[in-house]
Amino acid sequence: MLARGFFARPALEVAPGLLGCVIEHDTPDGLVAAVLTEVEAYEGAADPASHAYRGRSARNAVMFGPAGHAYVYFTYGMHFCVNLVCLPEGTASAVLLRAGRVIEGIPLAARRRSAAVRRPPPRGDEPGGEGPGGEEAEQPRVFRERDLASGPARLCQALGVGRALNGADVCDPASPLRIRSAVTARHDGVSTGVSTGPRVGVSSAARRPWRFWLAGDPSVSAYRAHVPRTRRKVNSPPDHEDGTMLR
DNA sequence: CAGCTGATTTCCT
DNA sequence: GGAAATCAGCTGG
Repeated sequence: MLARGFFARPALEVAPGLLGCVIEHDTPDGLVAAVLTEVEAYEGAADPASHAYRGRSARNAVMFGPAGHAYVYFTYGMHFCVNLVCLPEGTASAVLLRAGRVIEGIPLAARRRSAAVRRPPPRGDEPGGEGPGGEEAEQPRVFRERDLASGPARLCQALGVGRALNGADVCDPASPLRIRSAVTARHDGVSTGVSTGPRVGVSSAARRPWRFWLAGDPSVSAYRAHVPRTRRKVNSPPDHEDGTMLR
């Protein structure tokens, strides 16, 4: 386990130290564990790209709490992403977990990813939860191993992380969501070191090289510069009296 | 393979 | 009202 002191430091120091560590989520369905291969550091008031840049809100409150807790947020009306909070209580800072390599519970992770592809859960607290009762035995999609958790939302899907885990203490051995240190982690030795670069999908402060990944790991997502999209106009002029707009 | 698009909540201006 | 720490499906080269 990683101690709380590990997280009670600036995110820029914590982030590279998380690479190679193992995050695991234990549920009644089973355990899924993944080696972290890609992370990004976010500060607070000094970082325009941070959710905490403009102060506290209902969503980002956990970022202002004690270190070593999970900040789970919902984005694009679709996806969950998970951060680990850094610095002591009162200071907002966190590391976004962007990708991992699943090393335990691969079949369960694949089932969750398949279910998420077919039916995203906008309001569900636990995405892809295969609860008892009413579960159709569909053929799970086949994933390349490196695609199971290659992206912040995919990682959450594979681990079964949703809103319910917001605030979970990853330093508590009794927590369903916890993190093992790189020392005790089985490391398959794919990578040769740590690389850094700009954060993905970030428009402000885009030049800060606050993204860290294990060099050469296939689960690391390719860098994409942020491109703001102008929303397409939804309606077209009613060309007939019968305006059957479906929304 | 690059590029575009829909889905759709949360927060901010 | 618009953009966002995204992803998957589809199109065209």
